[in-house]
Amino acid sequence: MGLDDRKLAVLRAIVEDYVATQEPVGSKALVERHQLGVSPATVRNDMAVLEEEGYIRQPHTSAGRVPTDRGYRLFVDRLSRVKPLSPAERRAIERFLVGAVDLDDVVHRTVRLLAQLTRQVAVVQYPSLARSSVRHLELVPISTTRLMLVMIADTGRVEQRLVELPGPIAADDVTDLRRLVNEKLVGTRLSETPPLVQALVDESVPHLRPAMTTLSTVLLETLVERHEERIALAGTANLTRGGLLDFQGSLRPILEALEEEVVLLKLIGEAEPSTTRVLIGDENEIDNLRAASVVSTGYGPGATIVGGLGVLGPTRMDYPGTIATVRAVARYVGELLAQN
Amino acid sequence: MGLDDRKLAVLRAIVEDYVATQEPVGSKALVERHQLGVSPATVRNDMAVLEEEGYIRQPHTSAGRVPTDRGYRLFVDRLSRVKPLSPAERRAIERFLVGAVDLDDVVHRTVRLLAQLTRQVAVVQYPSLARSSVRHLELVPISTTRLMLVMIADTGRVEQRLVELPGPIAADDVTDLRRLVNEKLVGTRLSETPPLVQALVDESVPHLRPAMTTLSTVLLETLVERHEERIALAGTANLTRGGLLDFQGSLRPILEALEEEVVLLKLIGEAEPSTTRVLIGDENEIDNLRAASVVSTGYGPGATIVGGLGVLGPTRMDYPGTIATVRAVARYVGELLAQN
DNA sequence: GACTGGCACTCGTCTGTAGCGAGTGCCAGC
DNA sequence: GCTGGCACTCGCTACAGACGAGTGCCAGTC
Repeated sequence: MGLDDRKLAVLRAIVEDYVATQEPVGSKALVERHQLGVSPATVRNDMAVLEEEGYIRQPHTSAGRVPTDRGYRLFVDRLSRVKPLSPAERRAIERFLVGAVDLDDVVHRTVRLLAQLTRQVAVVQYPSLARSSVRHLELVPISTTRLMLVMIADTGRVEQRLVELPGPIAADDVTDLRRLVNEKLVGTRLSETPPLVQALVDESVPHLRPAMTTLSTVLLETLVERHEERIALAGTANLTRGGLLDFQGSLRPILEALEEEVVLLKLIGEAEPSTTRVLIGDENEIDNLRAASVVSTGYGPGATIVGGLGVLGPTRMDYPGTIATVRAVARYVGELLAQN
Repeated sequence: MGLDDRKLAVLRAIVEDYVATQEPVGSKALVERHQLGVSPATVRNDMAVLEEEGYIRQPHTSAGRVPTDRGYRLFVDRLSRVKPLSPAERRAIERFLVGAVDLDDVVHRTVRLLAQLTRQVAVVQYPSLARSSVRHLELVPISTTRLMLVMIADTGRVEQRLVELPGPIAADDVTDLRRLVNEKLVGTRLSETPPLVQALVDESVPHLRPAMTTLSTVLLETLVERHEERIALAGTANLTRGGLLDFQGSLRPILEALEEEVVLLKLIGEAEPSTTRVLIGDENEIDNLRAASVVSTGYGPGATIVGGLGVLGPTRMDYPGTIATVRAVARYVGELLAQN
């Protein structure tokens, strides 16, 4: 593992040049474009060591070197500083996000902004219901046997479900139901609701019980358990940048993976507080994405995390720039949500 | 224009073979695979005429023939019968669509179903607000100066907006507001609301007027005028089928076009009642989609149309099959909405 | 008059060869 | 430990030739 400073500098230079030019980089070009202070031959020796250690490789014998996933990993961990954003980028972010009228709008703008700034595929998870608290529950009568249940979360998310009641219900009873569920559930986290919902059913007066039972089923099944998560996606056209070299020639697996909500959630939904996660190529658990890298982070008002966002691109990506942008956007979105 | 029956049969055979094999089709192969009852030489003469008329062309001199956009157009208009769906397909549609819990779910399932059945990119427009009527308006107090406006349309669409009031409002006043807007607006088409909303403001009692004014602004601006339309998309991975031959080698323009909601709406949103629209290649107004074809139709409960849906694929597409599938799916979705 | 078999021709594709050049590994020398 | 030099590798490009699918045309047949 004896990588001295110069070898690390060589690796850094290789990564930077390859990301910039998309072409395998040779020893001669390296010394010309970077002040390494040594000759190509010396660099070649260093390269041989780097290759032996698995940080770079040659696509073919007479070509220059290309970083491996492991090489990018080392680069990200030890050789790069997060680039500060340019004032222009900061301004772009602010300009893009002010004027959002509701959560849908915020998420939409964010995902497009992120795709535009990083020139990659952007993914934004709506604030997770699991991490939201109930702000209000509304029951709107649609017909005598149908209610529209509208749940408003503190994160701004609004979900609605149709509730098909077992029998007709009087307007007063709807009012009672509304009062009861709000008294019991407002302010609680959705992940903590199941026992409370059960209690609501158990404690309800007999003539409300059938309606309450149905209501609780809908609440639990569709809001707490089932596809509670939503995802926004933008920038798929960016996959076609860099010709067909990235992603080893086929966008197929990538596009397929991006169609699966489950996959996307896995990518960006497991954010730990205030960390930016970088998954490079093979580190990715999803087979279809073994040729791609993902940079993701959590966001939320203040220090709490309510959802994740990130970008996906070729392993040959500008990590420092991307990481900076992802973080900055996440921070701005957090602030926006906090104002709410 | 003297295209006799045999020439038309030749054109049909060329289209069918080319769609199936994706390779230019020659005279010899044609007579082998279709019962034309004549020799290759005769077919060649017919082909020469068809080429002169602009229905087919040769990619290069020593290759077979390929249909032109004009050829596909003739094929669609006069040479093909809409294929009846297989029982398996019918079953797939039914199975896929039952069990949808709400509109979001219906649209989501529909778009995926359509992508899967046609093996192309599917687009489904949510029921247009412009063609919806107001079923109910709900005002939920979020804080003393904030209301959540929830609009439920008869098509099942639910939209919510945050209303930032000019000053604090009492609970009773919210109740009054709610009653007033519902009295006035329930049952009206959204496209007809502007004068009614104005009347609401004009007629409201003085102490409610500021709140009503703000409310009306939100109603008009965000629900009636601005991005009232929503779109769901699926199956982009299908663009990569057929290698890079379709779409003349680059998915870029297609993917870019698919990211623009406006473009998608234009594609499928202009449906006339009960017609299936087929746009082939160059007939497309959007430059980025000149290499693609679009099959779209309207859907809605009963005879009314509330939105559009369709698919996008290479000009080399199975038109009869695609048209049949698009129609069938639209019909099923309409029935589903009618039950609501 | 319409169809057919035959034939010469075109031209894209494939294969093989040769030259070029970028890049390397190694080695002797400083 | 670094450097300059040198032989070597090998992908890329260009070019030539063989091949073959497919065509257009024409003379002959029904």
